[in-house]
Amino acid sequence: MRNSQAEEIFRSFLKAGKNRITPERFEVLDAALDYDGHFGADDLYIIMKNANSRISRATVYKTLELLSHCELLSKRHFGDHITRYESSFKRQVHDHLICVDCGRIVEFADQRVKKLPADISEGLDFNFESYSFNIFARCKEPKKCKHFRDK
Amino acid sequence: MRNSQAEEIFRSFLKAGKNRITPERFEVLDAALDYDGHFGADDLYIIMKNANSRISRATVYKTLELLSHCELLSKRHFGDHITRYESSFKRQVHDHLICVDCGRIVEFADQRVKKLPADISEGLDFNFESYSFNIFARCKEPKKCKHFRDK
DNA sequence: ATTGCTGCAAAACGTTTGCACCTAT
DNA sequence: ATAGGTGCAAACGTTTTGCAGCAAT
Repeated sequence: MRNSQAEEIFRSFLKAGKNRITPERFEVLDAALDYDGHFGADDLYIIMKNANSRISRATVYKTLELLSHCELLSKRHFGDHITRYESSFKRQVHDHLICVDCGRIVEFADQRVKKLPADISEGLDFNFESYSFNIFARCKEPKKCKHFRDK
Repeated sequence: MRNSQAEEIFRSFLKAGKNRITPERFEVLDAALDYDGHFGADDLYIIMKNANSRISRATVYKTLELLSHCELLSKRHFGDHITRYESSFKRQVHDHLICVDCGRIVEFADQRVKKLPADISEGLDFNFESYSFNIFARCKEPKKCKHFRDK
């Protein structure tokens, strides 16, 4: 599914740098926004290949990087060695709780977290840039848990 | 340098599982506690090899895993694809600010963070296990920054 | 005696890179 | 025309694994 508003943001971002506007880049944008949840670059590559795309792995990796620079996607690290992305287009800031039993990822937005990163940065004489806050926990109701995986 | 108190904790932990007590494991413990800061498994392997140890990479990786299970070390992920460890023996809980310019890691312990992970877990009907909170920022005084690397 | 641990090398994994060809500008 | 992008395969850096011999129990 295409999203013309996101495409316009990406187009402007590409023009602003010396980046070219190519069909492949928009193909990756569309696939990424279609994905519901958190995905690794390789996941998206496989999905696109299965949908008969002629895209290359290299293009997917590079384009996801571009999309996170223009803040259409955000990059996440959940403690394994995979870089994950999720759409940040029209989404509020949030953090993640990861179930250590099944890998399920629960998003939360807690007011108390909001100002902390910038406050603490200031206190240490740094200019705040970004942060990552992950909680690892076990679901109290295992039945909610066992049959679901978002890895 | 050897630390007999930490060795005793490790020894008990090993006995409690069906793990054997071997000289190699204590060699890794000693090297890890000697390291001042955050290190990757391979860093420690190289250091030990340079000190003429006969240890193998596999043993270092596996032993660090054991040491983090018995909480003598804690495992950290700073957003690159390296698993880092640091001593948690007799150290207070803390979080990290990483300078995006030079990679310097500053530790901080902020009271406001303390109860958050367990509180939020409860609120979402999970049993809290662990958390990770990293801030990425830029040093306001670049001179403090440029000449230092802790990667 | 048994079972787990070791060192080694090879494999695995996600990711990046070099390159020849192609395409947006 | 030219700088930059693409697809492919090979290389990369970190971590894991298979295995034969070894050592703790």
